[in-house]
Amino acid sequence: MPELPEVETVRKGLEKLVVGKTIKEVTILWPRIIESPVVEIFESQLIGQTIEKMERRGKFLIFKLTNYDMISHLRMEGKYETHDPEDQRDKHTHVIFTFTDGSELRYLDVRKFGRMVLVDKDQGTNYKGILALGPEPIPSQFKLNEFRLGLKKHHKAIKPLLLDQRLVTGLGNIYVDEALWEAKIYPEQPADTLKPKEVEGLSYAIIDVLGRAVEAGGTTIRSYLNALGEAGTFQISLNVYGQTNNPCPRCGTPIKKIKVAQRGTHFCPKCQTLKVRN
DNA sequence: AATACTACCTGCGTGC
DNA sequence: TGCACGCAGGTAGTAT
Repeated sequence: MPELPEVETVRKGLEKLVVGKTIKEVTILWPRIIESPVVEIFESQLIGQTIEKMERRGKFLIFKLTNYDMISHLRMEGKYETHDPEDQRDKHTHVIFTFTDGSELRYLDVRKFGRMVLVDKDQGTNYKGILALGPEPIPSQFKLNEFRLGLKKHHKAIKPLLLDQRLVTGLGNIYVDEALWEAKIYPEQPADTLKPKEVEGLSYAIIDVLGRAVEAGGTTIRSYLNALGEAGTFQISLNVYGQTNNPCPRCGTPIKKIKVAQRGTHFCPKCQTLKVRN
């Protein structure tokens, strides 16, 4: 479910709900969720740790603990919920953190793709998955010139390149389609064939779309995102994602859906056309 | 080195 | 109703 705006919404929710709480017990019901260290050590090291702060880098959540960083990636369907111990346990609950105040934080994940990693204090940013990330999609970090140079190094389609998180982090299948629509770029346009004006427009669109989605608390479709409670509202602002056959908000042409790098891809066949260059 | 493909999982909608 | 199949907000590992 989550791309950057949804993960940021979850981070804010956790900040309100679990910062200051101390872990008394950890129960792991699906061990593969824990990438490292081995589950027994993961559990024992967490006992007695207080959650001091909630951070985020790209789509990774970082729980800043007394003596460790706990990194959590929700992948497709991971989510966190707070509960009382007597609440009925959903079948997709895989990890339970019990706090000293008696409350619980539960990690649920229908497809079990999510992962957690425990590393030494303040070493979250040195975790390999986080080291590989490009800049956050904000003007102070996402620099046009570096983006242009990065795009020039690849001839592959722009959409899968943006999904791979190395040139900029945070986009997923929804927001990449939205950003490409906003920038009027065809999803299979080779990255190294974009003109400077297009690169600039794309850079702006990425920052704009993700920023607006963060403000909206993310997008809620099929799986009710719940940053510990509420759904996001960005779904009402989607221009192409999930809008197959609906009119393009700019020109009225029916939105088309194709497959690009095995992902469903929505675009306007009139506003976004392949430009033959080189 | 860059790119393409597959594995990891479950549930839901569709069509026969 | 049952069943096969494709699809779903993502990466990480492997092959070419």
